Amino acid sequence: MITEEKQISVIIVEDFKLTRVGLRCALNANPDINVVAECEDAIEGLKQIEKLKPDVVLMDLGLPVMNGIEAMVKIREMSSDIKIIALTSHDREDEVVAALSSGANAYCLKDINPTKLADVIRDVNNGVCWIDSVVSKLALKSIPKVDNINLLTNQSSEQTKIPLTEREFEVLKHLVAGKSNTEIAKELIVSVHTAKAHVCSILQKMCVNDRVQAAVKAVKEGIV
Amino acid sequence: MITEEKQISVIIVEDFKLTRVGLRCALNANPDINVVAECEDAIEGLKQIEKLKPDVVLMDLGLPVMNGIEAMVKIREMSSDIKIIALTSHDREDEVVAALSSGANAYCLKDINPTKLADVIRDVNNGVCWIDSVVSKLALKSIPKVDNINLLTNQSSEQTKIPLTEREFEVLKHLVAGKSNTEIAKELIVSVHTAKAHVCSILQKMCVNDRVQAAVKAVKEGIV
DNA sequence: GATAATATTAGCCATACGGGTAATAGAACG
DNA sequence: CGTTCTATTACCCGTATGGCTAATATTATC
Repeated sequence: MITEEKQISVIIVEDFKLTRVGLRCALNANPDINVVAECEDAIEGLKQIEKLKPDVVLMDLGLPVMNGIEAMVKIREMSSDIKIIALTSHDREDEVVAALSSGANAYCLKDINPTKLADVIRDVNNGVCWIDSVVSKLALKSIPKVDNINLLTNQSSEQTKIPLTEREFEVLKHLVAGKSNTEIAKELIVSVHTAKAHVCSILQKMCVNDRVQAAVKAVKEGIV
Repeated sequence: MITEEKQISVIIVEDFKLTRVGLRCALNANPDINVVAECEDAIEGLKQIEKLKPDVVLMDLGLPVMNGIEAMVKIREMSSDIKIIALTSHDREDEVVAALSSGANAYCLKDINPTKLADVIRDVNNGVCWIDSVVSKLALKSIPKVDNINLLTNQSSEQTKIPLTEREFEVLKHLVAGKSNTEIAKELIVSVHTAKAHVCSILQKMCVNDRVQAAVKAVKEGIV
């Protein structure tokens, strides 16, 4: 545990008041965890999350109006750093996969032991992916099978891996976000010439002719 | 934690003797964990696993002769109950995905804190899926995107669905393929003006400013 | 300390792009 | 029959893009 000195700020998004109160009480019993807000729906949740920038969000999936999965997508659009723990009472396979593919870092069932939940919050805050025992098989099953034989035995991955520098990687992220060279330059506080130069090397390294192809390739290969 | 009274039996499969000893010492300091065997290669490991039926296997991935991933596949053939923790010193993406898709229940880097490793062993023994912070993003990324909109929701899908005409859809496909307006025009056997007109309406309907954003959105939402 | 890689800046230039407006023709709907 | 939607074509214009070469500063590596 690295962050022992700093409190982990948590926002709870959950429509049942009783559960909400229960969660807060259970969590605030931990000196290193601080529940900074509770929201009864996703709209309010998104507002609070944007405002308070919590470390961790406890997100119920079965919310009215906007469901938790939609909300998670929106959270991910505003930040990739905020950790999201999907909380649910059921174990539907599609929901598990959808939650994890939509940005959840962890998946807990609501019958989790409060002490354990605190542990999970600490783990997830450190970047760990944690999936409840009841649904872990479902999650692991959804990971695509790869040709194991080729792994670790040769260098096939090095061929497909694109050796972008850190700076180029930054530029690529902006490029995928649809930014123009001028906008990229502004964001990185460099001249347009520099941004252009980076884009050029990205195009060459990725073996594509223009930024559209680069963006599509980056998204498809999950480089972003 | 349910299994407090019963010891968790663990087998270590790891080629470096020093690491092996270190692991055993660290783990045996926990009264609820019992290292029942240590093996320096996968062949020996499989024998011991078959014989001793451990609760948890700590499997190094970079083993000589038979690598850890192949070994995990074989373990899974003999039992789906034995929990496997993949241990490795590197964070190659293909390795992470391969390990998890081949039967690993958890993925740890070797620089893990021994206390934490014991926690993970307990979690994994209970069925939890645990993935190290360094590679959790890679693992989550490999989970296939699903159409979140249709999940648990009712009406929002109509709002996000983009009403492109057939012709516009054709153009969009070419656009995502990285074609320029001129190229699109050629392929569809129309003038460049027409292609441009279609692209313009696509941009408007998709509420984006340029073709890069359109392409990225199309790929991400699986419109292509 | 020399060499190599990376990041930064710059200018030139042909082409591509996107916005705007607008005209024409065919199909669909009532 | 008229309206609406779509597909098509066309023009102008300002800006963006990508290829090219090239210089400098910083950092890493040997």
